[in-house]
Amino acid sequence: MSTRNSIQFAILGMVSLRPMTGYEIKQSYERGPANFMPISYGQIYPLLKKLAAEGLVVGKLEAGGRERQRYSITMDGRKLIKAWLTAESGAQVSHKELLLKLFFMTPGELGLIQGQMNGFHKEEAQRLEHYRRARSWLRSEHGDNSRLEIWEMVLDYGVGQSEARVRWSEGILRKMRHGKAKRKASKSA
Amino acid sequence: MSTRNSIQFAILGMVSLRPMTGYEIKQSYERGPANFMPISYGQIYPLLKKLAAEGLVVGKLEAGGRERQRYSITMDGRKLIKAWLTAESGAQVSHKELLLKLFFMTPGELGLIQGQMNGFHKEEAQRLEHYRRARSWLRSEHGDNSRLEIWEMVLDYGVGQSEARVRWSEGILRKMRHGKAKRKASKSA
DNA sequence: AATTGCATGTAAGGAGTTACATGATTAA
DNA sequence: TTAATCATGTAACTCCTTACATGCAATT
Repeated sequence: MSTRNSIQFAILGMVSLRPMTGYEIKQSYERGPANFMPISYGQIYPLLKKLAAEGLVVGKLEAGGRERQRYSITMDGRKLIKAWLTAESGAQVSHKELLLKLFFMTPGELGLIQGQMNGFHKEEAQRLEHYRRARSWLRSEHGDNSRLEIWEMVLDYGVGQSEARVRWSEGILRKMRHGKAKRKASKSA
Repeated sequence: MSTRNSIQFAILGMVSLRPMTGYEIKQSYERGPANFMPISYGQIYPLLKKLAAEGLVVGKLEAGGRERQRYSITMDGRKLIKAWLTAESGAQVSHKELLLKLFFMTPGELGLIQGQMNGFHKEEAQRLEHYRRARSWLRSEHGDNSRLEIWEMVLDYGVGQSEARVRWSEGILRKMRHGKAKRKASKSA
């Protein structure tokens, strides 16, 4: 069935910002703000060829001593990205895919992922609740276990990460509502 | 070369806490404080057999209508875990492996991963510095880009996660020093 | 002259998920 | 009796990393 995975959109998204070589795509992920997405040449080069074969990008061999393929996005490629941004497929997208979508959006499109961001927030809130229950279970069931202290340290890690994600997504959702209000206000003005 | 990976220690570690079936191992990771480690039956059952073949665990078929293999750790298995906890292999361990090690330690062994925890803290501090630089680069280079706002949101996610990890590891390191001081005090008392 | 960075790619293998297959036990 | 949970396992497949191979350009 070969469902198109995040990495293909990670590549497609980068060439949608500006025409890029495979090498530059890797640099962008390593050095830029999107460094949450590890990506290797072993994925990039074959996938660029695949995307080119499907007509989503076009490669152009650049002149000069060094061989260099610079890829640009096609209209079909842009359409596919737009569809991907919007798609709400029942299942909650992973945090990586959500960040990836966010990264390739224009501010005007932000509303497209409001539902997905809401889902993310909800899931993290549930995870926190899970941790809260796990902690009281641990304390009641293993109150005498010498390992309890350590297990709570492990739990603390998850809680810290999860709380940060909840705070972040709340901030984004606030901005989304704010943005909508602004657009409405300027429309009615 | 088949270097023994984290998942094998994830399994070995669980049976080191108490004899368990494959099913229980999965439950423990899903429902317990160590739910940072996703693990599937497709990994568990083959690896239990492999560990058994290597003499690190022993399986015992339990009586009763339902077939059920309960695995216990052997002396060799315990030795291997201890060696793994201690091992500092130049390269920084991933956060998952560090958490895994922590999870299977006794409070008395905590000192064994002090170096690795220090490395973790250092790496996260560097990551924060990387983000700080990425932000000022973005602002100077893309101050006029309408996507800047969005890219900073993506950056904020990473910063939030990283700050939480720095705080967590600082807390653990404090506890380690405290624990050492306590042991010293009780020794000299 | 040597090293580092730019640049592209393939092959092999390990890691991990998912779907499938099977069947007992227990609670509603 | 029906659904959920307990319980074990395999096969196929996707995903991804790593090692390898190659060679130019710029810097030291």
